[in-house]
Amino acid sequence: MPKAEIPKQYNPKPVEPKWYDQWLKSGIFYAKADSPKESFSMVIPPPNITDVLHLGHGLNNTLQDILIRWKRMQGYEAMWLPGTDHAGIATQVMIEKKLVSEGKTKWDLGREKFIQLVWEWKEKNGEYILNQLKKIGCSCDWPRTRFTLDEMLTNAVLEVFVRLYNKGLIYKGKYIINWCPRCLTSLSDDETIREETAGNLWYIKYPLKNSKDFLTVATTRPETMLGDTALAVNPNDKRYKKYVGKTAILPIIGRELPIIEDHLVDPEFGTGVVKVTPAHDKYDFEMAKRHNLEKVVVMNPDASMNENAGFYKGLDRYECRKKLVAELKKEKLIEKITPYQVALAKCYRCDTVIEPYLSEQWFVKMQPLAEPAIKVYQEGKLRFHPEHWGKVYLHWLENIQDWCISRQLWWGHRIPVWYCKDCSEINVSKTPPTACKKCQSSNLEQDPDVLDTWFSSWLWPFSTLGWPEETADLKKFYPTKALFTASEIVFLWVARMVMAGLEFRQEVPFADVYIHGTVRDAEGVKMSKSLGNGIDPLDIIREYGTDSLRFSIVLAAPDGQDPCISFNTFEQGRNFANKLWNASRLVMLSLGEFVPKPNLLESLSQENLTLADRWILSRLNKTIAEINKRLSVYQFNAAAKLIYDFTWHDFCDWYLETAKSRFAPTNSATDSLLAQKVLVGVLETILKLLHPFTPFVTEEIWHLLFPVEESKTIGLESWPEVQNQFLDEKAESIMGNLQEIIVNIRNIKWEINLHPSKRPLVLLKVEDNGVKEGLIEHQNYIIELAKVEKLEIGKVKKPENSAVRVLKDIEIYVPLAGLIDVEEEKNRLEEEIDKLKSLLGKNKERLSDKNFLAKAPAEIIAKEKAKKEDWQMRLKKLKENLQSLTSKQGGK
RNA sequence: GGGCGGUUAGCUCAGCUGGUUUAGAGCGUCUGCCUUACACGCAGAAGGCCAUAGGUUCGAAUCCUAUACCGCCCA
Repeated sequence: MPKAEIPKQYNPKPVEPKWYDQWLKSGIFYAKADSPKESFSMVIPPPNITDVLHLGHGLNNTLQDILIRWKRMQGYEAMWLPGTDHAGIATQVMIEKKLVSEGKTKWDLGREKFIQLVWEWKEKNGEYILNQLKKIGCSCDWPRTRFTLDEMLTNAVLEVFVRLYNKGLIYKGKYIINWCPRCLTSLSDDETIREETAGNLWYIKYPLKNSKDFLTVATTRPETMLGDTALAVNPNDKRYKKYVGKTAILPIIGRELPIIEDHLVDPEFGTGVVKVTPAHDKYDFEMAKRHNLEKVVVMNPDASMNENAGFYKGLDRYECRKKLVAELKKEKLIEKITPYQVALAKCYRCDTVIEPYLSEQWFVKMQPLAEPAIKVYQEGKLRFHPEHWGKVYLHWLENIQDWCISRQLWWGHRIPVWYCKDCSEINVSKTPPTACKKCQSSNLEQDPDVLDTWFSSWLWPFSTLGWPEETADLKKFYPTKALFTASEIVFLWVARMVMAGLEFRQEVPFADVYIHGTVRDAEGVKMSKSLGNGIDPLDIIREYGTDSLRFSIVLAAPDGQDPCISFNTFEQGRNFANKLWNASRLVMLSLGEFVPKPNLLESLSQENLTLADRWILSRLNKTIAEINKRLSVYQFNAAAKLIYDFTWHDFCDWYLETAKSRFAPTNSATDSLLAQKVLVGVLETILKLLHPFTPFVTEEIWHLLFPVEESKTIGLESWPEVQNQFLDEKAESIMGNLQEIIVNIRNIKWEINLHPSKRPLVLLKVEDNGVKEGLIEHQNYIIELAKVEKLEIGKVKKPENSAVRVLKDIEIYVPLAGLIDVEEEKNRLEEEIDKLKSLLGKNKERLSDKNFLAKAPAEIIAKEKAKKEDWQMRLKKLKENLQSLTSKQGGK
């Protein structure tokens, strides 16, 4: 594009798809297992195949992409593996709902056909979210895309099951699990949602055996009393001490219930006596284990009452509750009913109230796996960012419970267990056995259940690389380096991956875990589909572009904290991209005949550099140092702010303004060329530093700036490192002083309502000869940037009716008879004097404090003394100026 | 009930191991500008007892303890 035609506003629409296609074409995201380069790998937290991109994904994947692009530029063989998980229950429920809408159920189809249907849906829609990730610019290694039900990953899952079983770490047992009576499956805790619901507390009288006495029990679920096998009180509860060891009679059923004591009973709850229903309550189950109680199941899997419910058999649980309570009332066994808030667990997919249910399930024994996972953390082999998440990780591992891994679903990895119908032997193997290992019978039946989806995702860092085969990928890319996720799944996923990595590869699966916050709306409410307060990342992309989405969200998301985001949060990123675009435009329009090549700064001679050149190069290198430091400790937000500030404020606000005049025809060709080189070099470095954050606009500008082929990419350019020769404290200090003078002059101009284009005469009163010469040398900066007609520098006399500013060793006068409001000027000076006086007061206090002088480091004391000198000098000058104003006025 | 965070300008947040801090930024607000890169912009300004109470220290937004409020996770 001819440079003059570069549009005034950056338009990401044509730019972004163009470059993404080009990157795919040139294969820069694809890593080679046989590369000589050191590897840097990550695996994506696999989204569900049913997922649709939301801002949480946007944040999560933008951060990963920043890291992987940074590492790629640093010269690593960077590999970011994408993929999805099969999301057992979510996917199955979705397809079931579809069937229902067609008037069918999964039972009509049968297992095989149903699964086939799910696969068909998956083939058609399952990569939807992965394609959305491409839209946000993710530089994933797409040919390595994996799915948890792929043959390779399934192989790993089965291998793991068999190994753990043989090691005695997988067992079958009866436990209380979360049961969804509609989905007819067990659910993990995270698949349930707790909801505060208005309920009742029913106070029910249990008569004592051979006595007219009774005990009153409070319950939120009266229908479960049919399965009671004991009553319990707290051992420290004096009220009931005398009843312990006696027997109560279960109303209606007539079962004898021992009265036991257990520390789990909360004496504050209800009456302090609780009914114990081991088959229908998690805590009661624990109690039953301790006290050897009978476990009576009173419900069928669909939550209708079973034969143990006697008269109520066949009724739905709530129907049973009604009838039962009515009966109890009739028998005068209800003492009272009070309203009560219950935290009801509901199925996260179908909203049915969960039934804690005693059932036979497969479990993983976690204790032996948790211990090594604790150890690696304590040894520092696993780091969390921000650090405090390590405590959460530890706390969970130290209180770990066995993991229920079976699900009563069809969609998933079917449990590799075959029961012998003849001798009941359990046969566990990766492939279907032909004969029972014990009795050789071929009458075998596979366990109908599938494994929890997490049972495949906990292997994700190595199952995706081909484990258990020793593949080239596995050798090159395992262990991975970093993992990015939201806080909700620190243990469900992260901790389990660590355990699996250690168990099966004897190595942590990743060294660094980055936990980012949850995206919230402007009111601080978590964005969610059900609330409808979410922002669609694709809407943002349409409106503002992908780079804006990425940069804005990183700027808005402080490390580890929840970002609050509204639609116009994204204006910041868009404005920044446009600023960069226009700065680049200015640079390119200033190039004339000069055709720049990449990596300009490396060979830039330091001869003849102007003050502004030395200043911007020093600032740039300091910024590089700081950005590298921040990125290496996963502080993306801070790194983004640094590059934002440098680009906008140092480069655009100051350096570009100083550079403009150097292209005037009156300037020497040598200096013009030098300015061009510095401009391009700094811009080029900015583009590189920004590329991981905003890949598209930086690629576009880089190509406009340099005559390079389309197939080349800034994404493989070398990452900027500090060049010490450019660090220049002196230049920064001189420039800092000039900036202060310029801002003060601008301030005066604004205050006296001088039109910005009007150029006043400005006098700078300087006593010190060195300072004076320095100012004279650099006076053009002041003239240009403050827009001044003429400067007089030296031991000038303050003209009458001047606006005044007093700096450390300089006084600024702008003479403008009639334009100054004397009263206002007096007030301003007085305010400044007051402020200085109070500062000096505090300073004096400190400097006369014997303790301070004795104990504070000499350096700090010297600083305080220097402040005193400075402030006293300024105070004196301010007073003189105020004096002259007052006396003049008095003379009027 | 247990654990983990947060509380700094109207809003969202910086402020690392106490002293270059006279507490910063972005958005918003106010004032003036279409100054030939950018009005998605430029220049300038206003705005804060750093939640509360103690403590440590020569010195605390920063460290410690308690309290209050908000949030998340686990039970």
